[in-house]
Amino acid sequence: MAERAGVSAATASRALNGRGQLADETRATVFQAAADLDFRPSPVARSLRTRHTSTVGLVVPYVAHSFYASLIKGAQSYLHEAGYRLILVDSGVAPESVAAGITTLLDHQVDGVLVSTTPFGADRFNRLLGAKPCVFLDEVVSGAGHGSVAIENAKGVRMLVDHLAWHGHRRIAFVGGPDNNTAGIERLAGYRDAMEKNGLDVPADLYRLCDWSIKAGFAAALEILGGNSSPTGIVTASAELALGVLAAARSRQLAIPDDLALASFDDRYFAPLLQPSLTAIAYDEVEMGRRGAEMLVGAIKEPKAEGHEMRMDVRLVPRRSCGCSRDMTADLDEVIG
Amino acid sequence: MAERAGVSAATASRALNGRGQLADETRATVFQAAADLDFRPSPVARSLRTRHTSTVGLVVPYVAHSFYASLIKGAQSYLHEAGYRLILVDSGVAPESVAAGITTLLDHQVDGVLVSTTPFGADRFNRLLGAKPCVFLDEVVSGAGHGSVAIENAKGVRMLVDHLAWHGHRRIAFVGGPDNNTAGIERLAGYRDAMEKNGLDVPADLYRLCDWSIKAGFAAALEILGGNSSPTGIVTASAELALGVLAAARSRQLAIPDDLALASFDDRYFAPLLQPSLTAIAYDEVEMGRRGAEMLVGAIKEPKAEGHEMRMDVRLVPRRSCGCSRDMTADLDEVIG
DNA sequence: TAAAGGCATGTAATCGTTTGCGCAAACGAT
DNA sequence: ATCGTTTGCGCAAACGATTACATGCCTTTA
Repeated sequence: MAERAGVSAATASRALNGRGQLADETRATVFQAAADLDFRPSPVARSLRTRHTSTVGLVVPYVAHSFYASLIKGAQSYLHEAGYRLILVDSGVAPESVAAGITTLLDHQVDGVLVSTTPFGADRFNRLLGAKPCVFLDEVVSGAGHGSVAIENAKGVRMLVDHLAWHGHRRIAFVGGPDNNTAGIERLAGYRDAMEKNGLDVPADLYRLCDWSIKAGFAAALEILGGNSSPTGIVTASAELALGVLAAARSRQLAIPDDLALASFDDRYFAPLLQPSLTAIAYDEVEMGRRGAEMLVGAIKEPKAEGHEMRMDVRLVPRRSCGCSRDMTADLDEVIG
Repeated sequence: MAERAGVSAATASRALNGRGQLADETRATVFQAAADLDFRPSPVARSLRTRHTSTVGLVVPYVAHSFYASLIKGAQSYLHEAGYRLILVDSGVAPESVAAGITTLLDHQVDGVLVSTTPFGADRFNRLLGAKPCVFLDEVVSGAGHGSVAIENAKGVRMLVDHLAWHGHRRIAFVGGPDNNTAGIERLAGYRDAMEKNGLDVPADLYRLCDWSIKAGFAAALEILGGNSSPTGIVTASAELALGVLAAARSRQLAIPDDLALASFDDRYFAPLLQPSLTAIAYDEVEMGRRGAEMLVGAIKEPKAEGHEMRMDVRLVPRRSCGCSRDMTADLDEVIG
């Protein structure tokens, strides 16, 4: 302890934390001594006493996926600035392992939790969390009283559909994600909504839902293309699904965009380099993680406030897969910025 | 506390931890009570007493990059199984922030540290770390006495060069990363080595080193292509650099592989879907993270042992950018597995 | 001058575990 | 019956901070 310095025990604590009233001189002495000894208070002792840890947990279903990686980056970045540490849990999507992950975090006395996969409902979350602050990322769980940061999912898909419709397409297919999560549900809803608003029919073989993988997107696209709805355009609910569609089009010798126009949610850095470059919905994943962390820290400091539901805006990046005529140098310029 | 149960104070501790000698009956009583009360020992109190936390820190320069994200996944996965928590620090590459990140982790009494960016040498690391176990990921720091898990960098580049040479190329260019890190240095060395073994000259305008971005790769490729070495093949030290080269080739209307063969380090999931599909060096990033974590936990449990330097093997995935003739369905099969 | 109040600091309890030490009972051997 | 030796468990001291309370000094005020 730094008490060899001036003379004190708990006074050091007051000085270092600026709590209570201290003589300026004493404070200075303590600071000096702390510096001399390179004294660093033990966070774990402090946590034991104060019952908070300046640590938050983040639960993601799959760390290595670029979307979650970006979320993590944003969250970590804000948390670092705000003086919090980030404990990461990679839980998969199984309810039990998500629950276990949250429990572990709670045991470790995190001050709050960021959750980006919700395999069960508000009631179980609340039972798990007790009064611990929580913010959902990319999910919204109604009735839980917690905040959330999600994407303008429906709007994004509407923009895609509208864009293809603007290009003159009337049979616009959709490959969506599973409907057991917010993004999947809302993106499908956006599709239905946009089709209706454009006065277009949605026969059953014009769309498919599948899991978020390239492979599943491929299979779904084959089914749609093999049906008798013969779409001229196709919208996908994620970049992976778009790659699956791309592969399917190639395997069936369909030229994009001439035989089939393609437009997709999620803008990845390689999108301008695909052939053709991929028209996509962009949004700021990193900022999204940051906002979530910000909201969580707010909830930690102001536990009473009801969390609110924030949405990240989306923007259409028209490239060539939708049929827009675009100079190749425009694609390249994006990449070499 | 669970002492309302049977009767005990510290006995509960012994029972729960299987330490000391306890009557079977007492042990059972304690377990029963613990279960009844859903008792969970406080990790922070435990840590305060035992001076270890079952927590390790991971320092990466850029969380959102797919490579580091995969490393994180692997590490987290092993650590979870082994009963450790992962605290993530996204430090960038600035020496001071890396040092600060490590210091924070140490303050938090992590039991060990995984470090994947090394902007300073062994001496400073050792000063920072004291006796704390540490394993380097994707870097090897000689003379630090710590273990490391890196990629067979030189071998990978040699395979790429050899492959292009096998295709008949003699003027094989190289776009490398910066030489202030292990991967950058070793990949360049691999290039020189392979060129020499193939009896090929390496004039100064046949290669460029630049940072790891697409943009830099683009610029470097333009310089090389604008020089008078007129390469017919080009090897890049990373996937991003390859994308830069791809963009450069397009902007100069060079057909790949006919005008310029391309082969690259790093195999990304979209590589088979590029046009042409990208010949690449693959290795298991996730496994790499896992091995690193494994090695670290070993070092935590056996602090005396000298860490050793492990290498992840690499494998060449020939596709079309190098000039291999390959059916398109082979590319698709990879993707839809 | 004495009472009162404010200021600066020290004392000690506390957070929830682990663990060295010691005591008591049970056991075994002579 | 006596004397070790186990065996089982409680006591209390840590671990390193924070903080309610007490204390003593100094100033102010009547």
